[in-house]
Amino acid sequence: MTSNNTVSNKYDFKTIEKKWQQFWEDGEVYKVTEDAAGEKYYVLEMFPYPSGRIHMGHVRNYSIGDVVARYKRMRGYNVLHPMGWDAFGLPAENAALKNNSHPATWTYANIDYMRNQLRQLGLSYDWGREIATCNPKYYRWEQLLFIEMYRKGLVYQKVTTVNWCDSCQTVLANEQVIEGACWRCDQPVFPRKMNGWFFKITDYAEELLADLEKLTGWPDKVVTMQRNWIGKSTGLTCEFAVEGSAEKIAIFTTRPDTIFGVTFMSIAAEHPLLDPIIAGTATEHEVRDFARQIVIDKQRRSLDEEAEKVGIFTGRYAINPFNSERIPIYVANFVLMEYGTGAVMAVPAHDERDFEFARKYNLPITPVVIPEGMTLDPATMAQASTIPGVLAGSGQFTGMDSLAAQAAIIKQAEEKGFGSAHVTYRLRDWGISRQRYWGAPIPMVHCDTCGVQPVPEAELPVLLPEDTEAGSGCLPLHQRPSFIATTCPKCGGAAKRETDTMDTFMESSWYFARYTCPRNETSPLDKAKAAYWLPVDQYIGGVEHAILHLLYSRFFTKVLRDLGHLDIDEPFTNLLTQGMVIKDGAKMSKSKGNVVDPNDLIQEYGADTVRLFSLFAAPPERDLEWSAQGVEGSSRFLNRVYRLIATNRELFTCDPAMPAQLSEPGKTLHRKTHQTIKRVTESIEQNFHFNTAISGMMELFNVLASVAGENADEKAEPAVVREAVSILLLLVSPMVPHFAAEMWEYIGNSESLEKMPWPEFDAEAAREDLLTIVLQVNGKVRSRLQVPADIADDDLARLALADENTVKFIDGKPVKKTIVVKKKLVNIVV
RNA sequence: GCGAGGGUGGCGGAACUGGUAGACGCACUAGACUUAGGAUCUAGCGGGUAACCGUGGGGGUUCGAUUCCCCCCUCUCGCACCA
Repeated sequence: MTSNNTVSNKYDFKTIEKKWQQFWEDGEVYKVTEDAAGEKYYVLEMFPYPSGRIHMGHVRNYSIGDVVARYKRMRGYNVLHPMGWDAFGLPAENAALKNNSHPATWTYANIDYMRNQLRQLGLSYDWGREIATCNPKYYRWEQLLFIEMYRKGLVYQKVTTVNWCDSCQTVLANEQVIEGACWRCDQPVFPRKMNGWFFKITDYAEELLADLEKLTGWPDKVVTMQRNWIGKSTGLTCEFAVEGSAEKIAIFTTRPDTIFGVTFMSIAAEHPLLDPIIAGTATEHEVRDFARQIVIDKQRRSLDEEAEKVGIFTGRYAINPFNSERIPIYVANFVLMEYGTGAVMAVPAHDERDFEFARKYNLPITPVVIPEGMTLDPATMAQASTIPGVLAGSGQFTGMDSLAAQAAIIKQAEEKGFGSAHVTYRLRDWGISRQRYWGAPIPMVHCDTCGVQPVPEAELPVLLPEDTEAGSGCLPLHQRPSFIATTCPKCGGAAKRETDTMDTFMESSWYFARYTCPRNETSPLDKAKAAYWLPVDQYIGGVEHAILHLLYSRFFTKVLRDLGHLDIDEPFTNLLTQGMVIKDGAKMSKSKGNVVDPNDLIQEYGADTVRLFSLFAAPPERDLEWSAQGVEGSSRFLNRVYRLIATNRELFTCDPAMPAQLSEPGKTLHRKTHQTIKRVTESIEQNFHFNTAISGMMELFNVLASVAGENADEKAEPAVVREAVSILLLLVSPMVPHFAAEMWEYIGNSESLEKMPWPEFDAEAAREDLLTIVLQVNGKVRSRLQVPADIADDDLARLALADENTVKFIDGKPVKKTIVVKKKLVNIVV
């Protein structure tokens, strides 16, 4: 390629960016295949929902990912870097209603617009692998996976109390409820009974928990959040007989050591044994009404407010199997039916909630675990005691250490047959049913004679109806008779299609795997290709997905493995959770009116400047405060580099061979160049701290300008300048790819920049031969000394003691000690 | 309440295993060039006249602490009656 540039002193980013985007696209420069040379590296950014236009959060996310991709390519890796669209979801329906169009129309138009925006950012994606999850060619495989999971017993239907968002008219997963409000529209969420489809994610609870250990490349914070979310508890389940009834009520406790301190039992208002045990008691109706009221109150209450503890005596007693003690059974509003067994043995002396309840209803408090050196008086205790101690009043276990007693008590329960060791998880099964239009239809059929049947694989995909019945593009499927009517795949009789669609978290739970073989027509995954590329080496996205998306993706990976589609246990080896982009200290939002539109910035400064600033202003994991003036600074930097190169073109036609002897400025620049390679490489390798990498490059440029620019006093040799500029361009190229490519060509390189390897660091060149040593007296900096780098400690100490300033501060006092730190300082203690 | 992560100039942020606190950038000040300059270049830029004081506050370890230990304050995020 010959340089056809005319010299211009103006950095014309518009022309430059367009030119290189075209060049990359025409040459399919970022297309990858499995057979290329080099070790594979899969870098992935969380794909966007096609909401209309990209925002600064996307710009930041994708800029970070692109630097990683470009850097790894220069390092010789065969890099997979794909992009796609998380394209199903409610906003499309809302928009379609508003514009009287169709969700598909709206979605695809958004995708086209946003794809163009991403192209303008110069992101190095293999666009040939683009996925839109609303495309039947994608969701047909998801439907197949659903059926495979169904056959494996990982899918079931049940009636449950679900989280219902009235404004979105849909069911939400627990994870989609944020402080009692819908994660999407922020409206209050209410419980409602509904039949729905569930994935048995709890079957994988133990593995999901255990494998967190393997995720050493994940932020601790995310691992901890997942661990807490799964919420494993070990303890005892134990059955309590009900006096005067054949029923037995099972409880779960993590504190079996306190079982002799049980003074009552609390059960959930929805407990299935409530009705049977109260039948025939004098207070039956009263209790039933009370329980009903608890359920109603719970529904009315938004999920984030905690109600005052209330309860009512059922009129029945349970028998503690350990000491045969008779304890009253209460219905209490704070007992959750969804967790454990829905019944709790109450030990007010050692549990805060039970204590509060016991005080309120005047129930006895019996301390049985006495912490060392303490006495617990039920009459005066102000709160429950939850620390370990020695057992008291606990029959044969009295005197035992409370931790040891836990095992001993479980053992006895097992021997006597009324209880056993038990593990409970906080994690619930994943409800995936959504009563919407714009989602992947669940591929099942309901037949009156054959029951529920999966759609035969040959008939997949179950397509979303595209017709607009009654003039609406987004009637939920259950309101579309022509969709519902079908025949039973088993008996051929009239049957009804399932009308629920799948939670959109389904699509995002396996898209990363589909990118390895996005056009595969015969199965969800091409095993060989998936095996080559997976797992994702570096995943990058917002921390808001720390639980939902990342947990579901881990679950799906294990399911795909067990279905034989994959051979890995975990999808993402390394995870980077980038911080938010904020403005004036707050998250950008329309309501606050502090939104910065990437389009405007790209128009005004160009993509490279925008990328550069978003990488420079903060390390990736921290929040980034957007600053219009800061953007100016980044723009200025690129302009300076441009001008230096444009006005010194003759330097780049020189002989690149280094002279044997360099002038002082030449040496300085040469040294700084190699020090910068080291620094930038380390900043990227260690923790992706591009902010410090960029400041390093700015320092290099400052030195460069001082020995090569128009204002340079003493000039460095052309070959040194040439080297410095070349290396600077290589180092910045992952951040500002158009700019670097243009300058690279401009200084006369015939091979395009994308093909160049990352520069090698020359330790010899980087070595300082003079060091500045700090001289301290009593730990305070008093002077500095220029010494040869290879000076001996003795000589250095001698020089330090002779230094004019140190002598002044030693002030004739006796020197007690002299500490010499190699290459750094000398501290004289007097 | 529980868990995690932060508090460094006017601002964003640097500082490797304890060793020059404030790199780099922004803002600001002065000067140069200029009809002009929100362009560009040069210089300065934590506080204090100074000795000195300075990394949220208070103790401690050390020749030496933003860094390690203890106590406290504060901010952000996550979970929140999970038995």
